Amino acid sequence: MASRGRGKDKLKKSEDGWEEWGGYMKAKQEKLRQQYAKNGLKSEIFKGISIYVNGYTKPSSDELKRMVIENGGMYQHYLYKLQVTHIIATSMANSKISKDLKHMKIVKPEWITDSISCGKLLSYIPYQLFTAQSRLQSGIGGFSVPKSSISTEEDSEVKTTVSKSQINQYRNFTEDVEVCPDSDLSDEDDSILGNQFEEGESDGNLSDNNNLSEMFVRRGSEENGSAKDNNHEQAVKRSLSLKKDRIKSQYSESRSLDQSNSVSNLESPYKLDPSKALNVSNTGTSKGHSPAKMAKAGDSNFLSEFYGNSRLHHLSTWGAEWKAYVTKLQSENSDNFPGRDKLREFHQESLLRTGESESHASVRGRPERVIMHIDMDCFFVSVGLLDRPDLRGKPVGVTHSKNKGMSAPIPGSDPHFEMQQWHLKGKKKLGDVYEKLPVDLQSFDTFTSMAEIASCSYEARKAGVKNGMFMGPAKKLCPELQTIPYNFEKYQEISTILYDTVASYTHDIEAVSCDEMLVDCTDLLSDTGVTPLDFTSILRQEIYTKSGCTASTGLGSNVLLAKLATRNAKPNGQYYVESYDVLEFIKDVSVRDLPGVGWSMNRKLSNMNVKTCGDLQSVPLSTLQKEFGSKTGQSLYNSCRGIDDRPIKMENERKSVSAEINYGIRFQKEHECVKFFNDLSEEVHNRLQKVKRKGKVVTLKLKVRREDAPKETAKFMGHGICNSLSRSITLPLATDDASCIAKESLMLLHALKVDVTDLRGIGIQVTRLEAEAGIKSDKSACGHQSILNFTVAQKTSPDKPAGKPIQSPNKSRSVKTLPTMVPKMNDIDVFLQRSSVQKGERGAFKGDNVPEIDSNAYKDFYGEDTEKRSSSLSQSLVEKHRITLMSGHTLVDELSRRKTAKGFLPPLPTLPSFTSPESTPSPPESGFLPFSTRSNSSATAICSTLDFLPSPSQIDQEVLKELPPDIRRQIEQEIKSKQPDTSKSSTIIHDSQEAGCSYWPDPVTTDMITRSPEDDTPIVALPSPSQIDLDCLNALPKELQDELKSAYKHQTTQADMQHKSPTKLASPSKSKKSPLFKVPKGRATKKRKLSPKKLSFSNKKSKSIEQKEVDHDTVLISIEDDVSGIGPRLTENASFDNENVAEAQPETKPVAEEINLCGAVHIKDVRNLLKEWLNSCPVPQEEDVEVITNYLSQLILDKNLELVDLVLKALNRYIHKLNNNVWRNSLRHIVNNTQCLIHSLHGSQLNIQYMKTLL
DNA sequence: ATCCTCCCCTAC
DNA sequence: TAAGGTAGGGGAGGAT
Ligand SMILES: Nc1ccn([C@H]2C[C@H](O)[C@@H](COP(=O)(O)OP(=O)(O)OP(=O)(O)O)O2)c(=O)n1
Ligand SMILES: [Mg+2]
Ligand SMILES: [Mg+2]
Repeated sequence: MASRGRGKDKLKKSEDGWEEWGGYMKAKQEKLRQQYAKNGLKSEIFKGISIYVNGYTKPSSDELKRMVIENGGMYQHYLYKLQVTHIIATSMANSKISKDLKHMKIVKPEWITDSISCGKLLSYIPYQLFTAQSRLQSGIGGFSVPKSSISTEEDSEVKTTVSKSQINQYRNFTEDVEVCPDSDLSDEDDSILGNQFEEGESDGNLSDNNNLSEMFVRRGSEENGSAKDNNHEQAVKRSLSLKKDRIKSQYSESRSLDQSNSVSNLESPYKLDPSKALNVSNTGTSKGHSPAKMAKAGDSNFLSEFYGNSRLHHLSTWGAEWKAYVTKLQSENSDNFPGRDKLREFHQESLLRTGESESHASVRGRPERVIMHIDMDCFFVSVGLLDRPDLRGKPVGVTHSKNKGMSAPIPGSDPHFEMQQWHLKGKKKLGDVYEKLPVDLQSFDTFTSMAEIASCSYEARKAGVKNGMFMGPAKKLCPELQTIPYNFEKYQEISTILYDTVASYTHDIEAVSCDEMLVDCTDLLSDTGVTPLDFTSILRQEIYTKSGCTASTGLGSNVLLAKLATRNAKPNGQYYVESYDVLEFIKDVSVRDLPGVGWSMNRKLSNMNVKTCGDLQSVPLSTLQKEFGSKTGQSLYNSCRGIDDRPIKMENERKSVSAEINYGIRFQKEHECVKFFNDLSEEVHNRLQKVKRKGKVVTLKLKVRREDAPKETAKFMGHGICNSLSRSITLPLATDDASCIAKESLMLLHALKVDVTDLRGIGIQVTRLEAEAGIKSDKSACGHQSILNFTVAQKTSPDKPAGKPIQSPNKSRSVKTLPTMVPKMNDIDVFLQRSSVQKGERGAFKGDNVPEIDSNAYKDFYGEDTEKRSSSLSQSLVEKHRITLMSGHTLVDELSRRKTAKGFLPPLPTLPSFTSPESTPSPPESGFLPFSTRSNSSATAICSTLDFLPSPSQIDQEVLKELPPDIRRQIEQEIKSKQPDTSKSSTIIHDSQEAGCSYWPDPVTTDMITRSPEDDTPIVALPSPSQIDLDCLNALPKELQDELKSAYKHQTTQADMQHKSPTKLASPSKSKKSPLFKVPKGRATKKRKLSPKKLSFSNKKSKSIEQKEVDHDTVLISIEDDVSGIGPRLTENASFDNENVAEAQPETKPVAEEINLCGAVHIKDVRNLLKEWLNSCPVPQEEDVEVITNYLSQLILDKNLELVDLVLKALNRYIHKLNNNVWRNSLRHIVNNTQCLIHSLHGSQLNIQYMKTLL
């Protein structure tokens, strides 16, 4: 407000003469006059263009005037900044330029002549007398080139030159050969909005048609009901003229400072790669090598090579940088916003024009926030087209693909297979074709390129092409699609312009990405008095003027509305969703457009028959929460009503730092893998240092080729169809040390037991970040602390029972980790082995053992013997621990899979520095003890131990003595709750959730409807079971046919049974809780693991899982028993349990028995049983499978579908972990049987989308 | 109840 | 050929 007065003054002052109202009117009249001449127009190439000719030009000014007017443009005799869109000049004194005109479009006359000869309006950018780049250079240079890129400035200049020459060539070429498509950026605007413009203009003031005003005005007027169109135009123009000077100055100033600091340093080192700078194709390095070359295995340059070419890496890096930049702006708390002066001036003008007084609405009442979302239009394409005006108006995509979407299929790959898998997951990479057709193999026949299109022009979008789509399918959708290469440096430059421009108005920004941000305009608007749409018009114009790229903006009272508005505004437009109009506006918005609703959720909603926000509004909150979870449900509920409380996040604190690569991973040898881990760890280390953080938790994320996926992927060097796994470990102290991270990561890799040749993706993430502060503490995590712990452990252990001392302090994590002090791996191993062998219990070792094993593995990696090892880490591990294995490889598995190695082992020094073999353990810090550190310390300890502490024999003995008790405890605990992980758990169905979904009929009970919205194929309830069954069978794969048949039989039987004797079991729906069976439960959980054999549920031996027919007998019997309530449960129980079940069984029988699995009734117990079973049996026993199947069948008959769902989920989760095909097949078998039965009985199936990939 | 791990999902 | 990264929200299941 205060500034308003000032604005007036300025108006008067302005030199262009534009300031006078009279001048404005005059210009307007002139414009109209010229328009009359339209009748004789040769074309409308220059529609919206208004030129001013400065000085001597090659085609004379008169000539230019004629050319422009004849082709729909305007000519200004005076330099009315607000009116003139382009200044035509052949040369211009620097002095002149520097001041007022820097931000004007100063263009060479060739722009006019070329455009005419081309028949289209070409982008003025290549014809600029002074390129935007050169003007901005100082600022940008500081920013982008921070470090490694040595030559930023130099390069940029060079680059500019190069690009120009290229452009020229191109231009010429196009002229000769093709007709230029349409327009440059400004033209685009016109073309896109042109019609609308007309309307807007009708208002009256619009007389000025410069493209600028057009762009902004029309949009504003159309879309926004509130703002005044007139204001927009003028605002825009004025802002332009006024701003330029100031903007510039401040630009350079603030830029260098702010950016250099915050942004620049964050930059990704890989940008520099010369190759990428000019995409043209320096790729020499990357290219031309054998496929193996790319493999990261050996390449020392792999990381930089990959990251330098990864658009997503750049995107992420930039996003983080801008967030940090904004955080910094906020912290500076500056109130210097040079851009606002322009707004104030504009506002003053508008007041003058309208005759309104200040007290205007803008001032008083803006009770609610005004949030703006701004996003560059097809960003990469827009930037890329600056150098390729000839492609404007054409469908264009940015991609690495150099051919036209064709590529030689990769020999061992199976594109069809992958396509099917994608279909299951529903990705859009293949385009609509993919989504619509079950499998469209044909699309691959002609266009096979799997290069992704980062961004495509709106022309391409009309044909169905989307960002992220593969080139092949895109070509199929749009054969004329043109491609342009990446130009990462340029994206950075334009991005900088965007951020700097916005930051000149306000720092209330939330960086979303390099081409997008959220801005809280509330303060800015009240301060300057401009209306939201005026501001936006001015801003967009300014950005366009500076960058040559268009942006679209959305305005609303919250983030959600602002984003939706932007979507509505694109391309090159703006839109304000006024509060009173929210419901009307949002009613028809597709739910898919809601932020947070992606492919998956959209499908779930779609299955619920919810397509639009209006549809969604009719779904009760409770249903949404049941279906999607508490928060997600609430969020959906609010979003579809236009409600969004999310604040703009201007300060950003990093919560994690990671580096991952899921491309080009093909290891042949372990040492390659180890090297990669070291390199990646180094990368993480560098990133941590950049943000000055250290972290306590290291997480390893892997993508592992799915067993049924071909070794060669359809996409060159892609990851193909994979399972994803992750494992984390908590360190005692935060670290950013590369070697520590590498060690821990390798340990985790070991724990995951993956064959390195099947690795397809690797990521290392560090979380629980802390400020870098403590200098010394850093390294410690691995080494120092470990040592401390170690020492303590030793001491303590002798004195105290192993684990207690440790336990006491914190319990932060797994208590289990006993403080045990096992110094060496060897010892531990021995110990473990002994115990295992002797006792025959594998369970006993689980928790603690893990570390040791890992450590061994670790040794292997680092040790010289590496070569010995088989490719698979797990194998090597196994080899070492044969003895252990004998007891059951379950043991190994369990150990390995234990969450991070929490082990009891005392933390040992990881760092080499500590290596002294004798290293006596330093006293552990009390803080560290097992608890808090447990996982870490243990892991670390292990590593260090192995490496550096060769032989503490003494320790070992002690350890052995002490460990047992602890181990036992741990084991017991662990047994109870092993953590299952499912790579794909889905969830959807959960128990009641589905039931909750009102959309589906619940055949059975209310609770468990099987289908969740997720299901792709909504299942229609089929009344007649028999028919259904048949269908099911038919539909199923041949493999399963047999099984299904048998299953079918069972079903029938069961059904019969059911009829005969309805289950009167306990609770109508779920029997789980009956007290009777508690016994079994307890047992199961508590007992440590059974020996593998014991675990097997049934005594039967031998049949391979697959085919054995289901024994009628067994099934029947079990069923009968259950039904009748008499029988002891499954046959297997008896066998099973020696330990567990046996006891329980007897009791069970009584009266209402509950359906159980070897005595386990509660889901918890069932899970534990399943875990043990899976862990103990490398290969599933057919009998066991049958037992499970029978159990599930009973549950189904009991209508306890909820439990069925839970059991299946648990199985899926555990088996996923195993990563074992045989088990997978068994699960498939079980699931098929179950689904068939359910279908026959209820007419629908469980929604098991979560295990779809498995099936 | 709350935290932790391991996932999935989403966004650019 | 192709460069399928990365941060954060959130949910399920488990431990406490
Ligand atoms: N799957 C994707 C999505 C985006 N991007 C990159 C290229 C885009 O140009 C940029 C910005 O993403 P936007 O979602 O803003 O998409 P565009 O700017 O391309 O188009 P528009 O914003 O006009 O819809 O991010 C990418 O590489 N891969
Ligand atoms: Mg964009
Ligand atoms: Mg964007």
